[in-house]
Amino acid sequence: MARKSESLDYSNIFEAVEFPDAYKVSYLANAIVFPTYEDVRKDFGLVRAEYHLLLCLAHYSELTAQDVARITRRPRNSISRAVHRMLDLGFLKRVPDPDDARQAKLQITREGKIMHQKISAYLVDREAEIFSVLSDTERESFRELIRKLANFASTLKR
Amino acid sequence: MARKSESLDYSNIFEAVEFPDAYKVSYLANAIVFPTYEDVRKDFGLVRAEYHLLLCLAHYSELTAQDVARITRRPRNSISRAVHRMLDLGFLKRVPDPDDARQAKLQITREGKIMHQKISAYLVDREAEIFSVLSDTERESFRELIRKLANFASTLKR
DNA sequence: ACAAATTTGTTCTATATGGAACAATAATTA
DNA sequence: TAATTATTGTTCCATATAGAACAAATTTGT
Repeated sequence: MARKSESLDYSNIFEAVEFPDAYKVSYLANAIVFPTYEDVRKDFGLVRAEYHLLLCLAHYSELTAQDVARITRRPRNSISRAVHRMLDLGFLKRVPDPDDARQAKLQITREGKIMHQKISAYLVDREAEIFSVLSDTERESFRELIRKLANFASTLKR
Repeated sequence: MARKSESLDYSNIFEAVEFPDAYKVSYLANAIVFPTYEDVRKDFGLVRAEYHLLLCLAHYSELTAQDVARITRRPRNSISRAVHRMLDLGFLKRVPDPDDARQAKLQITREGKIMHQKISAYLVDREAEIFSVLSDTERESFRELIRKLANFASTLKR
């Protein structure tokens, strides 16, 4: 006899749920985004906020911790914790801002850049895998639409 | 003088990042999906796994804890913990499976349904808000594309 | 039929995480 | 200028979470 639960079609809920589009975004987050953060943690030893620091500072030459919190929409204390660990690991350096004693400017180090490139390469592969299910034109459409959604999300108050 | 950081365009990174599409999905997760779980926790007192139980059992009349773990792609122990709390809260009932003593069938109670409807109403509003930035045809495109991606994600091994 | 492997649900443990409160500094307003 | 308000980064604390290991039951393979 076949396992009883084998017959269950788990994807029914994708259409049955009251908020099908948001649900699927959430599902992708659960099925892909968060497992990917887990992979980065396991394979590279950096937690989410730590990797976010690398990512941001690989693309902006100088940011405060607060900037990174805003860019990534993470809580400041998570970023603060992550800054200390990344300094210890030698992936970041920090210089106090002479114009504002409250804050400090963060920069990525050479080692940090190398780590960023390694993690990026992994994430690029993962992106390719996930989006392989779309054709080129579909992918282009998706890119346009997700851009609109992300830009809109970035305007929402926190 | 304007705040120094005010001039920073935080959305640059959307295009600069090496995996722009995946990044934006992740950003939406961080900016919207997870804050939404937070809202549900604050406003309704249920954590993610607890709400997932409600959601699944509102759409399937009978599931095991393992089924829910699979449907939502959450770890079994999170679901297990959530089951006990939801039983205590009276939102679920559980009947041992006479054919398989390892497992038990879960069902949503009347109270659970009411709670589900309240939370759903909130999430439906939130979905509408987020997708208001897309036109009707864009929304239709997005629905098609996210469906493909979610269906593909559901085939990935865990 | 019997041993090995798998499945379910659980507990234990370690850690990631976010909220609240705080001190120091800077900006605003009166 | 003085007083109030806002901002930055931090620590403390409570909690959500995932992995590992486990016992009990079932299924698989020989």
